[in-house]
Amino acid sequence: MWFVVDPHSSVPIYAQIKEKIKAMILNSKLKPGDSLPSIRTLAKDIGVNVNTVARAYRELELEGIIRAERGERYAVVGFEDKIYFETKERLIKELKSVLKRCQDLGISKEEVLRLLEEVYMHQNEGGDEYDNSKE
Amino acid sequence: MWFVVDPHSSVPIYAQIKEKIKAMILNSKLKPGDSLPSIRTLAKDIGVNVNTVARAYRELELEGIIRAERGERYAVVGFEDKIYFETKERLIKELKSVLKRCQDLGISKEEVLRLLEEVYMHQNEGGDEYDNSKE
Amino acid sequence: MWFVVDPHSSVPIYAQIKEKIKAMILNSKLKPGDSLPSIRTLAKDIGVNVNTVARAYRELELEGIIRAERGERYAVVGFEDKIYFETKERLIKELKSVLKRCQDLGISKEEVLRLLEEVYMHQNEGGDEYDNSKE
Amino acid sequence: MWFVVDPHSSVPIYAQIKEKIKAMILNSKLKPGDSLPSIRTLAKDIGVNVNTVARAYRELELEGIIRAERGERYAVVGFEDKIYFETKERLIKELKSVLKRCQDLGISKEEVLRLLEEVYMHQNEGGDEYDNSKE
DNA sequence: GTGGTCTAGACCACA
DNA sequence: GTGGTCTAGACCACA
Repeated sequence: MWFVVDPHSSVPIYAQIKEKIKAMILNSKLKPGDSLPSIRTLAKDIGVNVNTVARAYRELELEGIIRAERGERYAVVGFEDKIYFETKERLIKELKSVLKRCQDLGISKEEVLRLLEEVYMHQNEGGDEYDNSKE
Repeated sequence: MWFVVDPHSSVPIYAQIKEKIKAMILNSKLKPGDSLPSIRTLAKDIGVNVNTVARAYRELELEGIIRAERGERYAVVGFEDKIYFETKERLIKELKSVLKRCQDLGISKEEVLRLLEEVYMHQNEGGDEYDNSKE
Repeated sequence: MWFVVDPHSSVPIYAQIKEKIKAMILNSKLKPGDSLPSIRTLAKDIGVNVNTVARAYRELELEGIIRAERGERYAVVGFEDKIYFETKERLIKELKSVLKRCQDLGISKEEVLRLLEEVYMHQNEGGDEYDNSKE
Repeated sequence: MWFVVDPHSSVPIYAQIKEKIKAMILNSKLKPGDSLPSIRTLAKDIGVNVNTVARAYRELELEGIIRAERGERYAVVGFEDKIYFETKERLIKELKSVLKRCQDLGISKEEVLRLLEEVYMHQNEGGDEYDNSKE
């Protein structure tokens, strides 16, 4: 597949995988009915353990976003609005919290704005990296 | 003391405490030579475990920002530029990463901008809350 | 053929097929000497994978209940008492286990009784559905 | 703790643990606010791996039935009616399905009734065994 | 001490 | 081939 995961991030790998897949559904890079790479394939692809991918898929299934039949691949179901807004709300809280910490530490609004432009300039052409700002 | 900590945040409490104290030094709410509340006092004050405050103080001491004195006293040393920039750089990376995730999840630049204004409007009058967007 | 299988049940499909065929022998819907549908036919009929039917037939053959004949034909041999009692005992254990879990979860005896009546009222007229309580 | 798990059951161990804890809440053997044994303690107690208990607890937490704070024990929150009914409904479906299979296999209503009496006679005095009908 | 994440690897059920 | 479960054990963060 098609994305990168950051093992040093404080965001757990399984959570990064979940978020990436959700993002790809929003992007329409993954559409309802599409099948996902098998657990083992994805695990090898992004260089993590099978169990880690399995956990991500299992939780996405519990959230009703993907679904597996017996012995078959996982397929995208879709992204209920409710789940979507929950995910978004959680991320917005995180953003707000980080912004407050920036203000506290004396990072100026202009500096943040510059970063914002920088990130959003890349029209998600690649969009595949998770957090390429880390080593 | 003078600040609040969010036990549900994914940022560890000890790290929140460290950052808050650094911010207060930047703010000049704490100046070199000022003494800090004792570990036990602060712990009781903000409602966290003593070990948590102890860890924050220990690490701040290692960074040369505060100094242990006789009898459980800690005093502010100051905030060397080098340390300050490191701290700031780390936070900026975190911000960039969150911004990328926002873009991935389809949160518009305008929406982020709105949040940015909202946060920075409060001229840090209080500045005491860590993440008051949570219940 | 003549029965339905529930792909969402926790009972494996091949086991459902086996049990169904055994039941039909008991019912005398299938008699010794009768031939069974070919693996492919049955698979297409009930909409499952060929391997799944193959496994069911293979195991039924091992139990001496059916017999492979020339050219993909399978014929009913019969249902030896010994095998019959084993099958029955296994199911009774399963039932006991489920009943205990019902008790644990606070489902009353009356409620179970009501279900029992409901299920047994249908004199197996159809008998074709495996678990028609699912959507 | 206080219960037994059946490693040979087709019900996964983590699911058995979840169901047992739910049952104990219904029983009022566990009340809101009570703390649960630590993951490691329970794991040793019932002889399974730490990860298995961790998964059970994690899922119960996702369902809102128990909850852990940082570095603290898990505590019982309670059992929302919605979750309770879902759990019960799922079990009732399972029971219905097993009853149908019993009928199919020619187990008489009287026989089932006898089992029902037998199981429910034990007024859950012990109630601690998961499925002691298995070896 | 507590829980959380992750790995490597086994073994099973299913198609 | 596919996914599911489980284990043993490591390592980390937190109190």
